[in-house]
Amino acid sequence: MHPYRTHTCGELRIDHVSQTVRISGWVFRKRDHGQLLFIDLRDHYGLTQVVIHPDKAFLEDCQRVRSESVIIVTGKVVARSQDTINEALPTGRIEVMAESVTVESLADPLPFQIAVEDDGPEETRLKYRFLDLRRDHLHKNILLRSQIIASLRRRMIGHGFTEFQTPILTSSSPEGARDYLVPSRVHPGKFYALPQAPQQFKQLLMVAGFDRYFQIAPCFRDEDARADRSPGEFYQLDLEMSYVTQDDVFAVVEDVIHGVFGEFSKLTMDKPPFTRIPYAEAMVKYGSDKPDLRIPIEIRDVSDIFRASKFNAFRAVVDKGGVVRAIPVKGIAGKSRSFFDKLVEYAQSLGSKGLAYLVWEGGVVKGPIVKFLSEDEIKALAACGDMVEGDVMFFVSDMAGAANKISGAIRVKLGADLELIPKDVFRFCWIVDFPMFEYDEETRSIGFSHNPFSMPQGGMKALLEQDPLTIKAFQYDIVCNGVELSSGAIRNHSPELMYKAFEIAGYPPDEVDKRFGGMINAFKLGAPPHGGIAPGVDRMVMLLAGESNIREVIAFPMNQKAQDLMMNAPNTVMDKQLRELHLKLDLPKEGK
RNA sequence: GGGGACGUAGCUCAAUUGGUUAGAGCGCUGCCCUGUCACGGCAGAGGUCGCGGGUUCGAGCCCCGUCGUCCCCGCCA
Repeated sequence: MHPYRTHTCGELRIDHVSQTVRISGWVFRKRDHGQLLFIDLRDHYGLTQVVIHPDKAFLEDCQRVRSESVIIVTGKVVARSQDTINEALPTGRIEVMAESVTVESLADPLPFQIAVEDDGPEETRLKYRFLDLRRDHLHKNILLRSQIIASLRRRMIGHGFTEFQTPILTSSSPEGARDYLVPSRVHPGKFYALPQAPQQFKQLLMVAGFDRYFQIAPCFRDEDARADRSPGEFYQLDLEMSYVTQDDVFAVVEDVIHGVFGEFSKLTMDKPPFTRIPYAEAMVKYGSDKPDLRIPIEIRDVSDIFRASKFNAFRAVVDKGGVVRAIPVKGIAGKSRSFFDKLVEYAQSLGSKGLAYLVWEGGVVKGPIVKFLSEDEIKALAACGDMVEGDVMFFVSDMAGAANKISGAIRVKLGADLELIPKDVFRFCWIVDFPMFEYDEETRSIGFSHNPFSMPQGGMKALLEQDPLTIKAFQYDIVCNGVELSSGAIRNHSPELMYKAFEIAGYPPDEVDKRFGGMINAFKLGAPPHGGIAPGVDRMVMLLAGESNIREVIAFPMNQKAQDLMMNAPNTVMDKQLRELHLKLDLPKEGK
């Protein structure tokens, strides 16, 4: 007989009855009747009830053994009597009558209970992650993650893609996020960087003629965390295709994403082709480039109505080149004063000067700003938002960027607070036509708004003749339920176009050669048109697992401050290691 | 870097308006219990009320500071 098990804890059924078996696992629950002891033995596969009768010498040992100890049980499978069958368990029609028990690993009292889900402060859960992972909920999430990744691989290979590995130790790039740096021992003063994404490598694989690349790619970015963004590292389904248009990329991604979501979720979901929303439209209508289409509220631009208005606060903003945005909401006129007050407070916390609103109630229009508005203006606003009795229209006025952000956040908050978000649906969309360049207030200069390697729409003609801020790129995002799954682009594979685009963004040719020489040189030696995208794996799993926090789908996540509380990373190193790496520390003063 | 919420037993939480010895459930320890499946019963241990300072006759509760965790803004092409 195998030293540990002949069967798993999820395996035994009524047709195993009368067999002598051996199972191993963790003591999940004990029910001690003094002369009779039940142990629910748990392993990865399930739960089996072990019964220990009073004539057994090991009864006392088993009574003493604490939860989560590992034991090996040998015994006979017996059918449970009709009145003791547990229909809730797949193994509930049988039990194992113990004939011998070995305590393999005794557990101390635990910092939190395994049998109680969603229990324990996150700090402790992270420190004892291996315990948290024993709990059914997290255990299932991590399994789901594995299954999703297997399915993604299968689907990508089915579409003719080849999986590659690309370097983890690579060079720092000036664009994008902060890099994680790795000092070189062999080259004093020089550093590797961990890849923010395998962007250049995948493009070089296209130049190398592999046609279709994919990778479940680890990406490293030294930026602060969010609920849907784990600090430090995350995974992307990175893909790139040669000789394709934007539509070709969309077709593949829609098939893979819709397929995988359909495979792992029963929720209803948009069918391909997914709605395509130009960036500019999304920013006005939803105040976001990752709109949650489940929320049935659409923001309107009403700047023109206030352009000649007597309401100075708004007119002045419009005069300065700002905008007024209206958020029409159905049937909430009856909400309490504090509902509106809290919303105003929320708007202010986002940096808004205030939050005006009009209420259509009792056949009249009320609200703090109604006295400043003419009848025609109110009529125009009503028409614009299809306002009827019981409706409310909120107003945000600011420069376009801030107004978008604030109105978008209010739209999302209203959706959540008013419970307007259906929980049983996945709404997908593409955001297309991202601007190629944007004005950076901080540096007072023009920079790339997204990926510098994107192909500008209109090509060289656009770069030469158009106001850079009006040039769009073949740059796109795929969004699901307000979560940005991914950014992608048709790439710029022409050296001339590349130099020109970088010139507009303030990089002279020799700088481009220095930073991106590898890729530019490649493009001078025969480069196929190509494009791709990189959906975030963690976020997909999060959506499919129904989690709102990304740590719930990562086996060993770091906390918000990018610390691994279990492994104690980051940590100091020995002086010898520093010396070998030619590093001297220059630490901030103690205490603040 | 900024804003918000939270911090009471190992865990989840309670503690009236500032008022006696800070409570309950789970877990833990001991005892009882032969059909439970969140078994049940009895008893017990366990607390720097995150930390420091202040106000007060008196602080878990009020004030100031600080630390920690999470959420958000900035940041993340």
